[in-house]
Amino acid sequence: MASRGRSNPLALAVLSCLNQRPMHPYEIAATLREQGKDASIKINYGSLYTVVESLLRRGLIAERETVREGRRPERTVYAITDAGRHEHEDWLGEMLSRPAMEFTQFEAALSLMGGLSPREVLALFEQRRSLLHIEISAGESTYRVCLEQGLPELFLVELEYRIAMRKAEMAYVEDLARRIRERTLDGLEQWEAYQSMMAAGDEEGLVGAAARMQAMIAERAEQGRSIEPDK
Amino acid sequence: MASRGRSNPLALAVLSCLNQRPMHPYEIAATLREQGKDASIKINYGSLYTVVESLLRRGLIAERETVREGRRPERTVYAITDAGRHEHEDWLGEMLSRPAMEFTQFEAALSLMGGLSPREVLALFEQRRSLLHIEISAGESTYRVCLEQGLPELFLVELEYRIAMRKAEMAYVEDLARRIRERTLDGLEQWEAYQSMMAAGDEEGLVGAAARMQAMIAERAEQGRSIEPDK
DNA sequence: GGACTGATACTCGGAACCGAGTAATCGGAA
DNA sequence: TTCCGATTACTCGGTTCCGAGTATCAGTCC
Repeated sequence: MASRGRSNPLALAVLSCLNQRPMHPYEIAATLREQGKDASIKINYGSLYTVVESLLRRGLIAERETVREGRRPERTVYAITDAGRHEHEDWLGEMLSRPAMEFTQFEAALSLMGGLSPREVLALFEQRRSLLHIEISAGESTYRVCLEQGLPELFLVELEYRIAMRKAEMAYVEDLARRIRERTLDGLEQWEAYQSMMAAGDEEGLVGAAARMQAMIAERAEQGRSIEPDK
Repeated sequence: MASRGRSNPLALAVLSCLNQRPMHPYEIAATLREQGKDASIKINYGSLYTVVESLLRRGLIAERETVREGRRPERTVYAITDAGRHEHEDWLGEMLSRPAMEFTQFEAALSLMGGLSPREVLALFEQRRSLLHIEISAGESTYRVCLEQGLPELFLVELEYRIAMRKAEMAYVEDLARRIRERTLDGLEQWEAYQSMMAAGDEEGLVGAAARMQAMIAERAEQGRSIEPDK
């Protein structure tokens, strides 16, 4: 079966490393960690070796040499091939230029939010707000310290981006919380009614309410479908 | 081995569905799609059945009945258990309140951006900007149409969130592109120097440059490590 | 009435993921 | 000297993911 190919960004990171010089897998991992890339790319030994295996099968890297020092496990050094260099450029280009369809935990949670009561949700948002604040502060402090130590901004773009996204998330959460608190969020009554039926164990009402909501949402889906971004 | 438990949000969506009424797997998938949840949660038949299997093993759902109509494949109807209701509430609460450590494609790409030349990157950002613009417009248009058709805002929060995040991403990309174009991004010279060595095939220079950069970044990693958010 | 289309309801096997486990070496302190 | 913990360098086997494939049935168009 056709391999999933460009699924795991760790494979791109491996290509990127080998584009600098030949290395053995463990060294790749160490280098990536050294450069702090592990904050942006999930590095896991299990995955690393499967990914290297897969790059090898696809002819994007090749075995350079296999060394054995003493009785330690042998290290296989890999080098990037021409095909690999091409794939690296092409894949990285795609990742930079095309917004990918990604499924974040929080978006999923928002879409299922109706399963809790507005009061609970409000409290949870308050927690999130505070945790986001901590993360943003920590990020900004790291950023400042790095600059002071003379690290060029260029090497901090991922961090800048992450901070920017967290700030945007925080702004959204604050706004949504405000709308719930001030009762200006349209649909809040239905939500509360549904929740109290839930609490009362009113099965009849529940099924009815669920059906009504579903009917409303179905129409939305209809609309959304046509405009959804490509795979 | 302990199962990964709360990894796949599809499992939460299944619990959420069964919290409304008992259903069989295919019906769950159909319901979720009907409600447009598939825009926020990856629904895949293969995964659906493994996820149901896993919920069953963990005692969060139970078989209600197994029906066979005619000679069609039999449908197993599942119902949520008390443990399942508890897990649903707890898990959803966690997802709403705690920002998860997520690895996005674009953040990974930014951290590897140095592998392409500034000029290329600028062109790629231009493409991204345009694609983001299209997505944002499409999203906003869906949003407006849904509201006009009387769908309460409440059911559109995931969409609002997604649009907000895309807008923030766009703002970041525009800013970064501007800094490269106006040559105010610190480190740009090093980047260009590295790229021209690359193009000239200057192995000596490359290794040296890579080593120097690595040394700089290593310090950053040191800083960052201590402040990184929890697992 | 038969052929086709689209929905229903899964099944299957291979790929990918994951992180604990292993086993050797090295540097330093007691 | 010897013991300890850290580092090096993977290996292993279970879990999860995935999407093409299969088989049935309900309409519907000619």
